[in-house]
Amino acid sequence: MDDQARIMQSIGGVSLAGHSVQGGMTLPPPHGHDGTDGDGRKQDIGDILHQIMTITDQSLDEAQAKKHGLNCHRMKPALFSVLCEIKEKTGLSIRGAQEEDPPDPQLMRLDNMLLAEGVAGPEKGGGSAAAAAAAVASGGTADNSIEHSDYRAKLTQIRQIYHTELEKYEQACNEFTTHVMNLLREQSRTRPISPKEIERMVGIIHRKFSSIQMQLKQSTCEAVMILRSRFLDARRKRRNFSKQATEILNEYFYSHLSNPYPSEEAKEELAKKCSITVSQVSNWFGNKRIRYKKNIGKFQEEANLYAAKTAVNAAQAAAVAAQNSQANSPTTPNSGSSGSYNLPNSGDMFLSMQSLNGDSYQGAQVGANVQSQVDTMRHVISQTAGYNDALGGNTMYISHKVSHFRAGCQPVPTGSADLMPTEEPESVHSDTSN
DNA sequence: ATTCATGATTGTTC
DNA sequence: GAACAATCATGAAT
Repeated sequence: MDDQARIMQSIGGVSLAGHSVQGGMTLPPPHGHDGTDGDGRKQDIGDILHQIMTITDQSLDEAQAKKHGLNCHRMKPALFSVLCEIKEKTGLSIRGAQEEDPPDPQLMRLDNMLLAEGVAGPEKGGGSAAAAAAAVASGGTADNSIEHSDYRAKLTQIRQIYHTELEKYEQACNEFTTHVMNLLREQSRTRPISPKEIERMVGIIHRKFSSIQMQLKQSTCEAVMILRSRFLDARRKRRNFSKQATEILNEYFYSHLSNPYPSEEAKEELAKKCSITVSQVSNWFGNKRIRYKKNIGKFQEEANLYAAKTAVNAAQAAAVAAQNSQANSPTTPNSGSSGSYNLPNSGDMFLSMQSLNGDSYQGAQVGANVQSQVDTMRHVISQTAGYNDALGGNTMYISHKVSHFRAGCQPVPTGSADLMPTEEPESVHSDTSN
């Protein structure tokens, strides 16, 4: 402390040796000691420096009082000028001017992630991109809407916490910055602080706070990741399809028992009807085929049930179609109104024909008139008759795919049955036990 | 608690 | 890449 005071004293002594200083200011004449030598000045300088050096050791009130005293000290402008000069000479004021930090890649990564997860950025209808993506990944159906909303609720919670904390940090940062700026401005009266320096200090504060923010972002990301992984793990959580959906799928399956391989369009149609995804339809058919094949006997009752149901539906459809054929002009296409096609299950039957008999489907499509519908329905009825015939066994149309399916289905292949032409519906009584 | 049913996943085959 | 086969994991019934 004494050393410092001495140094300062000597600096003061040198600088104050009569030459003009910053701002064209000249030293004021020594108060009441006109004509005295440098000893009096030195005394003053020594005194003022001593006060400055010891100010930090004092209590706040004492320091405050001393500060006021220093501000009013007659030597203060001179000392200020000297300090400015020294600072300029030593280049202290320029230091740190180069600090324009490039964007932190880590921070950018976190920001991007939070944005992608829907935590940062604008609120998207209470949900998030991630929630939607996860919903799609897990089927995105009404069946898992519970988990979906659960996930969304938790994500919203995280989002809220994140934003609250972020706001808090920002507020704290601003408050602290303002405080420091005020302090520096205040101090700039007694020691030389350029606006640039204040700016630099603000930058330092912001960097400090942004590092805290980064920690917040990091932990938020972790929380989202944990939530996400938990949610995705729950994908395996099986929810049974609705009874209606199972009904629709079973109807299609048993009415296409000969070739239970829905086309892509049929799958989409079924998916729409059942409010499930196409892949779920594929899964269902995959499971159904294999389970049916493994234990036909077990499914016999179910098959009979759906065969009967299909027959009734087809008959109904045919009746309505016949009625329509009488009511409508034969040349009037029933475009738009869907008519009998929209009858319960008639769509399945229609699709059935599409996959089983391209001709009849094409006919219906091209003709699109009532007569063709009636023909189609007749075809359907004949088909369903086949299913009814199969009450004691399994009716299957043969096709390249079907033969493969049947090979697995029927423990004792009937041999010649596999050679049956695909165009002709053929009832084959299975010799499997029922 | 156990068993069965069923949707989903995974590895393999064609 | 679709389908198969085996398996997992869960829901529902008992």
